[in-house]
Amino acid sequence: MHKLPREFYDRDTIEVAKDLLGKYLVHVTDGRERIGRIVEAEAYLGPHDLAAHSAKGLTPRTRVMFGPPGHAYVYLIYGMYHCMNVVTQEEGKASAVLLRAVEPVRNIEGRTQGPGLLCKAMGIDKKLNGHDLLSDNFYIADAGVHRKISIVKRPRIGVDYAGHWARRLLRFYVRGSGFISRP
DNA sequence: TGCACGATGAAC
DNA sequence: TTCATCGTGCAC
Repeated sequence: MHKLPREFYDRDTIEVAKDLLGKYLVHVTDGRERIGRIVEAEAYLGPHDLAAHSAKGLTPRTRVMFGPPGHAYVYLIYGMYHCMNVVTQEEGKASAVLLRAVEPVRNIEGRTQGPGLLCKAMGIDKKLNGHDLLSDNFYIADAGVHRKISIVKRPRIGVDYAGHWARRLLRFYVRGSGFISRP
């Protein structure tokens, strides 16, 4: 497995979202390595994207999103679940990719379909907000072997308030995967 | 200082 | 369709 380099994240957000499918999210805690294969993700295109948190501007909460690429933006939603995002493009673009579902690969307990469950199963919480994904305990890696993946595009989930942005096809998932949050 | 509301998930 | 549950952003 090779850890993805900074340059992987410093690219167009839609490209990063699609390329993250099939990659491996790795989180090491207490010597235990949890691995999940990313099968579903959504792109959030910066302050002008009304569905993106960065549309609120630079606030304490969105600070990480406005920062450099390759860092984790983790936040609490509905007071009970965490959501894991990967910051993309250069500092200031405030763009990110939300990881919505992974396929269990190693040391994963419980379900992993849906952003909240994904974080729960992989032990991800607010303490990892701002964490560098080029670190040794929390990162995304490539298996080295590239199996061809067919990608399905859909509107993003739960962003109906975002006007025309809600209709854009910015949700991507691996066709045929049995670990998608919803069809 | 108060308050409305989620990039959700599970039950009913 | 409803509810659990709380940090964030913005109004006052």
